[in-house]
Amino acid sequence: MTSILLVDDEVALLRTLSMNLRARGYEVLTAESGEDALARVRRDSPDVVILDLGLPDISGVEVLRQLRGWSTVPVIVLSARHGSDDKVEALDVGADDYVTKPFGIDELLARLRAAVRRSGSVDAATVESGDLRIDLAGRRIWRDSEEVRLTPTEWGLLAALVTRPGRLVGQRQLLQEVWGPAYERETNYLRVYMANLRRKLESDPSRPRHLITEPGMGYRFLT
Amino acid sequence: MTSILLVDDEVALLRTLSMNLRARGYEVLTAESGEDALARVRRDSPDVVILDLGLPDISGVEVLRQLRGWSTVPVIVLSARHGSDDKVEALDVGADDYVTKPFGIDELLARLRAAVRRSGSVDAATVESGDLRIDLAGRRIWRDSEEVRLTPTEWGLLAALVTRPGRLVGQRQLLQEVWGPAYERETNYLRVYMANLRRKLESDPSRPRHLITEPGMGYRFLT
DNA sequence: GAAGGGCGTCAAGGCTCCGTTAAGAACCGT
DNA sequence: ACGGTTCTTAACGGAGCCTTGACGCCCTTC
Repeated sequence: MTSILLVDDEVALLRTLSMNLRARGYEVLTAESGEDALARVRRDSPDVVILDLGLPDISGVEVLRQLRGWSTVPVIVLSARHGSDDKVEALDVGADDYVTKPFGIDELLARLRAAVRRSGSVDAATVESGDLRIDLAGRRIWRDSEEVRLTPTEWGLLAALVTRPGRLVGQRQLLQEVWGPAYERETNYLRVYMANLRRKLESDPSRPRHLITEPGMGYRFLT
Repeated sequence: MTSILLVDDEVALLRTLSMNLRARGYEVLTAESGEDALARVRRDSPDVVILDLGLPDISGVEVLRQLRGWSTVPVIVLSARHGSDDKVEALDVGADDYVTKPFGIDELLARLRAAVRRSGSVDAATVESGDLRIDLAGRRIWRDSEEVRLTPTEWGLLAALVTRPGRLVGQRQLLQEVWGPAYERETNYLRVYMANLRRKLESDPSRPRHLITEPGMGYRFLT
C-alpha cells in the first residue's frame, strides 16, 4: 500500500485531505509541525510527502532542505502564495511539485498519482562520503565499495545520526529514538553500539572520521 | 548537455522560450506538430519534453498517450486551460507536470530543473540476474534456462521483493502486501515461504545468493 | 598527585529470531 | 466425490543479537 505523509497545521484541511486519501486506498500519516514531519519521515519512510509551507516551527522550505540532505522521497508542496519566487525557491530546494491554495482535490490527487508513478523509477537516496556510501531507503551501506551488514539496532543508531548530517545529537535523544523512552539513562548502550559501528564503518576505529564523540553531550555524523 | 524538446505551434512562444532555454545552457529542439514531436523523440531522445496541448494535428493528450507506449521521457505539459479535468487527464495519461498559460518563465524553468533532477532510471518488466530470469508481467520465471513453477503466494512474495531490487523490505510490509493487513504478525508465513522460494530458486538454498535475510528487519532480493 | 567521571573495549550469558520439517486443513479441477 | 496442490499451523534446534558487568584509559577537577 502507498503511504502518504501529510504535513499541515490546519486541522480542518488535514482532516478533509486525510479522508479523501484514505477513501482512495492510501495509508495516511500526519504531522503538524516541521520537526514532527522530519521525525516521521525518518521513522516511517512514507512513499510521498505533501508539505504545507506555512508551519508553526520551522519554515516548510527549511524542512525540505534538511530532508533533501538524506532523502529523495517525492515532496508535493502546498502553499497559499502564488508568487513566482516562492515556487522557484521551493522547486529548486528539491520539491517535486508545487500546488497553490485553493486547489481542486482532483488536481492534487492527479499530481499525487504522477508523483507516485515516477517514484518507482528513481534510484535510491544515497549519502556519499568518501569511503562510505549509505542507502537509507534500501538500508544498505558500503565501505570502500564493499558492502557492510548492520544489525537492526546498529541501523537505528546510525540512521538517527545520518539523517541529521553534521549536527550534534544528544545522548538522551539517541537513546529515546533507538531504544525507547524508558532507556534514557542507559548510556552504556551508546558506548557499546558506537564501538560496533566504528569497527564496521571506520577504517581506523580508534580515530573515527565519521562517527564523532562530543564528550558529555552526544555524537555527530560527519560526511 | 541537457536537451529539451519544445513542442508548440505558436512561433512567438517557441522563439522566446528557445532563447531563454539556450541562454541557460540547454540544447533546444523544436517541433510544431504532434507527429513532428513523436518523430523527434524517436530520433533524438531528448532529456525532457515541454508539450503544448493545443496542436494543429493530433491533440496533445494523444501525443502523450502514444509517447507513453514506448518512452518514459519526462513531459511538462503547457496549456491555456485551467480546468481541473484537463489537468487530471493529462497527468493521468502520463504527464509529469502541468503548467497553465500564462506562466512565469522562472516558474517553468524551476519545474524544468525539477523534472531533469528526477529523471534517473527506467523500470524493467523483466529482471535478469545470472542464473535467474524473471518476467514480472508474464508471471514466469526461469532458473538456469529451466522454467520454474510458483504458487500464487510464492509469486506474491517474490514480486514484493523483486520490484524493489536490492532494497530491504520489512517483514510487516511483506505480510501486509502478500497476505493482507490482518496478518501483520504472522512471521511464520514468511519463514515458510522464503524457504519454499529458496528451494525453487537458489542453487544452494542453505546459502542464498538472491533471497537475503536481514535478521530482525526483513528480506531483500539481490540480482 | 589523587580522585572521579566519561568513554572505549571486551566477553559471556540469555534470549529472540530464523530455518526446517511435517501433518492436517482448505481449495482446486476433473 | 476424489486426488492433487496449496495454505496454515505448530514444534524444535541453532545461530546470532542484545544485554550486562567489569576493566582500563584519558581528561578534568580538586
